[in-house]
Amino acid sequence: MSARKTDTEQRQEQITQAALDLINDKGVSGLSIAGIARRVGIVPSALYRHFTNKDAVIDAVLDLIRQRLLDNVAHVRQQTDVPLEQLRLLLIRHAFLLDENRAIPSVVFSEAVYTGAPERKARVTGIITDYLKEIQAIIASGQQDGSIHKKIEPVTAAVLFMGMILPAAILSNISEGLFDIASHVKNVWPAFVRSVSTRTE
Amino acid sequence: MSARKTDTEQRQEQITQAALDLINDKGVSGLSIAGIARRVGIVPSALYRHFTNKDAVIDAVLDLIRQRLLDNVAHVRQQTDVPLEQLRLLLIRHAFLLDENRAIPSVVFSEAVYTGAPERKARVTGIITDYLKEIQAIIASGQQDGSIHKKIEPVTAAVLFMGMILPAAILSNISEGLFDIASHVKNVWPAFVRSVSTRTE
DNA sequence: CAGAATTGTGATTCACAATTCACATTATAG
DNA sequence: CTATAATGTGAATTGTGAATCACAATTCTG
Repeated sequence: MSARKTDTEQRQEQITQAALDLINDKGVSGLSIAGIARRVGIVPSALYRHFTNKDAVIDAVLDLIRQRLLDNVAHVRQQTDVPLEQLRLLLIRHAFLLDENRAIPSVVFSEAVYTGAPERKARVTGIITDYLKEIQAIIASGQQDGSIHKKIEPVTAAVLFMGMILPAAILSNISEGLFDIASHVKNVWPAFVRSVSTRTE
Repeated sequence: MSARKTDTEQRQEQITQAALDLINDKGVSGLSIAGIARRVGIVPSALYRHFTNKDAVIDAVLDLIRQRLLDNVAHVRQQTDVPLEQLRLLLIRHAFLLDENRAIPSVVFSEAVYTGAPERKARVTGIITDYLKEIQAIIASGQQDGSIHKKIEPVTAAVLFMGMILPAAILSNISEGLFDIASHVKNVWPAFVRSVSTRTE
């Protein structure tokens, strides 16, 4: 009854992913070393071969989240050059990501952040602000090509952009899917366009 | 070294408020019976004279939150009859509330919800949907008097309304106030108006 | 004021989770 | 194939927090 040996790099990935999954299922407070180990198929103490402690695991999860968020941005940039279209695609992707991973709002929020060291808080802040910066950049480029009017500040628009999804993601998670994110996204997008676009239909 | 005796009703209020404060300071995971008791000035075991267990305390906190949210709605209704103005005032109040009480997003989010019984989740869902219903009602009345166009569904507009503040509140909390909620609210409100109002300036 | 009810206290139990450690097993270099 | 490093295991340690309980202090009632 011994797990197959696997080199640290792979195990670290498995552990990080398992931790994220576990948070999705049980929230941050349900994240235990034992729970992670069980999912990976090793014994709790074995986990310490690959991470120094629980905090290190959480840090890895944060890195994973940052990566997922920024990957979405990179992806939509590759799909089109039209800023408003980039935003629309990003909205869909972002909604999907939050819908699948309630861990993201959950982690980003509170517990893990304030329990751990103060650097933890800075780390989370960094993830969010970096992501926001990307969105701001898209908006700024829309303002340059004239498709987005300049009355609105990029920061404001970017935060509003997140606001289209965050509450929806919460509602969806909490209501056990009674609230449908996909249809909300479809409905809210035109409203967002009205509020930022120069195009008056 | 004994605390003055206080009747259960008052103690319950003190305890609930202390719990809310504690969550504001340390997040939901930092909420402990010992911590609450210390703030109230009694010994941990004494708390069980007034609440059957920790879950009951959390339920009381949830009730308090619901009350604060709905009070805001009642208040703005009293101030004006103009739907858009009601929304603007509510936005300001809501922003202030979330800014002061990071406990609200924190609690509403995850931990307490999923750790406890399944009814807990329903309770939180109830709070949010009740609050949303109030906002929807304001929006619907705006549609009736013609100030808000009917292209947008009340639910969508209501969720977007929350979206104006929620991410801002998070940013403010996380960034240690570097992100200023008040100015965000000022900037985002015109955008919201553009997206829902019939008035074309 | 006496006695009952209420509220407060400290010690204690219980469960649970993080971490460590000595030892076992497996992989891998030479 | 064997020595050595890397990985896995189970038991033990430690810490923490919720909850209980017998007893003490206090309020309140008549």
